[in-house]
Amino acid sequence: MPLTIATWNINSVRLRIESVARFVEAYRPDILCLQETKCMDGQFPLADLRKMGFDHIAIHGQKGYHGVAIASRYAFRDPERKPFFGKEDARHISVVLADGPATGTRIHNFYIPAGGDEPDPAINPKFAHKLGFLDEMEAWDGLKVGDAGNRSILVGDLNIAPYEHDVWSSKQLKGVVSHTPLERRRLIEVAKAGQWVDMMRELTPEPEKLYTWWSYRSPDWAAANKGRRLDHVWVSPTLGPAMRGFEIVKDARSWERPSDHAPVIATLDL
DNA sequence: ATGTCGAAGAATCTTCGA
Repeated sequence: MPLTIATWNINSVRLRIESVARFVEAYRPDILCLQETKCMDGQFPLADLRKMGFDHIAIHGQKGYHGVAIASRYAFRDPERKPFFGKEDARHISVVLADGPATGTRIHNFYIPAGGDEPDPAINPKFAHKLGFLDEMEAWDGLKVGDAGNRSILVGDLNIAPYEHDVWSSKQLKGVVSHTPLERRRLIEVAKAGQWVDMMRELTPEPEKLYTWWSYRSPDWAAANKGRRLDHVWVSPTLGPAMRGFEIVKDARSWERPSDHAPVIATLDL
């Protein structure tokens, strides 16, 4: 039985709820994980998502910034909202599927801090936050998924493009936050510590370019194609054999009033 | 390499964060 899971940094779920509906109508994900919902829980458009067929929704929002949500066609249990780096800033939510082909699978949805502009933790507290967040992810037993009985999926905007061909020019971006050598190494170490499989890179190895984000600041983003792979789908080793494919829905980046991120939809066969 | 966005508070622009 196939399971489809999508991840999308929507950059305001209220502003772009029509784009969410358009994506869901076209791609029918079983599970939709959103980041940067940018609203308090009481403002979240629950009714709209229910209309799209998601009967089960877990949200973790706050005013104005960040915010994550998991919308599912299948029931789930044990929702968890973990604070990182001593901050209650709505960057993680997790549930365990209680119905459907992936019953028992834990889903993690992350929004890792962007990290500001200056890649030096001594002078930039946002970069220190990003590195501290990665430290806590690496140390958290909840993300150690190597056991044979463990079925877990981690998705989200991880705000790091770890490999050379995850950016349009590794040389030109080597000093730019999201692709500094330190961040690249640390994200790979976080994945390794939990024994996570980077599904997109497993199915589409380097040197093929993969991007999920194109800056708003590029006047002709599609022609320039100066993208980065900031959005990720990781699976526990047990789910490795179930990986079937994924699609970066680049088309959505050119919809009216778009998010700067494209959705990624992954298919597993369980 | 700093171009564009979005939220929010007090206006019809500014500040912050990305």
